[in-house]
Amino acid sequence: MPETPSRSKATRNDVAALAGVSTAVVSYVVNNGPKRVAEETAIRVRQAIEMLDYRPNAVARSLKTGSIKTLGLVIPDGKNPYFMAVSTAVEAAARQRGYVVLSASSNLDPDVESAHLNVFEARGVDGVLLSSCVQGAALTGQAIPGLPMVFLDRSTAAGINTVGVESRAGAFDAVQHLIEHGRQRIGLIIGEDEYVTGDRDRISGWRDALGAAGLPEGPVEFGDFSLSGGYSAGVRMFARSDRPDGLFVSSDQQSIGVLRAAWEAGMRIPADVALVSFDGIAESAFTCPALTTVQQPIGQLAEAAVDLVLRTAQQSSEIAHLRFSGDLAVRESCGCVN
Amino acid sequence: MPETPSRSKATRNDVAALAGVSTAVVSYVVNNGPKRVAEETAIRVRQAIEMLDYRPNAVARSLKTGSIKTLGLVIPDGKNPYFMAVSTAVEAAARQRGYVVLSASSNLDPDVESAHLNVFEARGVDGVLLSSCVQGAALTGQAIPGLPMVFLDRSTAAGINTVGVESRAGAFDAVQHLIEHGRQRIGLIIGEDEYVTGDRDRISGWRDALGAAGLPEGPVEFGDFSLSGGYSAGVRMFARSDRPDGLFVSSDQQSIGVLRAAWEAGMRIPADVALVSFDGIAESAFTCPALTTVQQPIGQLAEAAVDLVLRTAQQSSEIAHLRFSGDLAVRESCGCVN
DNA sequence: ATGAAAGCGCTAACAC
DNA sequence: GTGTTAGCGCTTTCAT
Repeated sequence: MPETPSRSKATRNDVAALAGVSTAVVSYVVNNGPKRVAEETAIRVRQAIEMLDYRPNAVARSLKTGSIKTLGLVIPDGKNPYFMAVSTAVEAAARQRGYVVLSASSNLDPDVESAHLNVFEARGVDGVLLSSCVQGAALTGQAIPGLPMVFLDRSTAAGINTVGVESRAGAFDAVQHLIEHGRQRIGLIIGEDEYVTGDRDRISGWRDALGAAGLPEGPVEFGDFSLSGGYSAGVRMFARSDRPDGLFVSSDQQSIGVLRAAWEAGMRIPADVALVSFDGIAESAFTCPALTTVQQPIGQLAEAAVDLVLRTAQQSSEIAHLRFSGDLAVRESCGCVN
Repeated sequence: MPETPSRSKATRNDVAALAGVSTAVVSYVVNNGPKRVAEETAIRVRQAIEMLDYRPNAVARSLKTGSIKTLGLVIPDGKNPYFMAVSTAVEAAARQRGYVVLSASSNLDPDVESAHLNVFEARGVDGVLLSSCVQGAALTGQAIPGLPMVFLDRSTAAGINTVGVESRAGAFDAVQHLIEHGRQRIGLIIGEDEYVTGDRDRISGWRDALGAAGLPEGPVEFGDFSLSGGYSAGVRMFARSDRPDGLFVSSDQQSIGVLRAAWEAGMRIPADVALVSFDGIAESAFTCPALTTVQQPIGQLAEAAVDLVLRTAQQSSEIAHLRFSGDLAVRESCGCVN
């Protein structure tokens, strides 16, 4: 009959004592090395571990080894399904490599973002994945010396690791698809900051596709990357006198809001205005109509990002800019299906 | 002109040396105690900290103090906006109290769930919040001796801390609202048993409201708590010969799928069938029609849960079962607005 | 094959 | 007011 496990946590000392060996030996069997242990002894140790319900303390271990097998992740908006998907994918990739992830949302506040980064650093994370809410020069300012870091979903920037999608190409394809449907006045709904600052790839894609087809630029409305941001931009867009017959929206989350705005305005999608968006979140397949959208390869992005931080953590020399391309998932909002 | 900060991380020893004081004093100024330090000395120390860009190592600290100011959270489905909202709220509540949260999704796999729990335990988290994917007796099995833990969104269970919503009351109100709209055949779309215990209560609420009004139980279809789960349940529901004229759906995420199924079936909501659901996720206000739903007080839940684990971590005696009530957010899917 | 012991970076008595 | 020092739980070199 097993003893009642002691109330307080057993330490490696207790195990050593019970098994009648030194603490070093316990270490060897727990870690399967670096020294070999006689099978007999190992068995005694394992029994002691079992009896005491001993669980190694990873924190203490990390103090010695320097790695706590933890990655930090900060996303700009914990309520956007796209970033949830990123989180999930990053967690999975990390888990597969024996890491766990500490994650946090900055809610679009740069100060919160850097506070998170500092907390992670203090916790001794092995590296950080950052989908920042700041841009351009400020971005580099978020870096913490000595902390391996990769930026998610940002344009190439000097001196820092980045992984992201080929936004320009994706946007180009999306708009081209609209053009193939014969749409002539193709508008744009996009995040304000994206327009104003750095990452203008989605805009270039839209503009270039139009240019390539000899079409003029349609109306543009801004709204943040949220349901309500898309909704209000949509309301404004559909109230315009130069209402478009095609629309490229910079994210699915916004598109859901746009769909709602269209519904309220009595605008039929895709009959009156065909719509294509970006991201490929799960909900894009369940809207009415379902969204034709540029599907981001989130799994690939996450794996690449995790591999990259981990590599950086080992030999911090390399700086990489990884880009993956998204495919257009053709559904109903573009007019392909009725 | 400031020195170039050293490449390798500065430790408390370096600071002490630079400031010409002992490590204890550095500790005192960093932690603002427990001893007082002469203002002059403190200034020297702070300058040294600044110069060396010294950042205290929270891990080493926790080895001494026993607390690493970290909470663990495991949710069953990282892709459900409801759980994302829970995550976000828990993070916020924890942050406010000086804690960060390590979070993970079990993706409905009990083994993954307990693996996460073990990893958290080994990381020395101060407590865990668990929205489990297992039920009943198995639930208690997930507990780790000595690890403060509170279950989220679970029915009262013996011996364990829980915080959740008044599901039965919420469901009752929802169904009653449908009845007030004159609906007579009120169906139910709900999760398969294994997912959420809240189910039981949601079912009772539906049944009781019907009973109270002297109405018979309408058709029931099962689907998991996802977009596609709701979608397929909806497809089946609308294909039935005893199609309902009112529908209570156990979560907003499912409702979005149901809306899609209705749309495909040419069923008008609320004209043909009025719908009320549960959760109050952000997207429920942007569907077409917008969802009338029982709004969960997620912020309250999160705060209560965090407070409860923290309290448990201090004196592990108390066992509490906290329940909060949700309010019906009346929108369009019930027929109140046209 | 095993053990002794020196820390990892930090805290907090306990001296002075 | 400040310094010394003994660990927290673990890993690992260097003996034996």
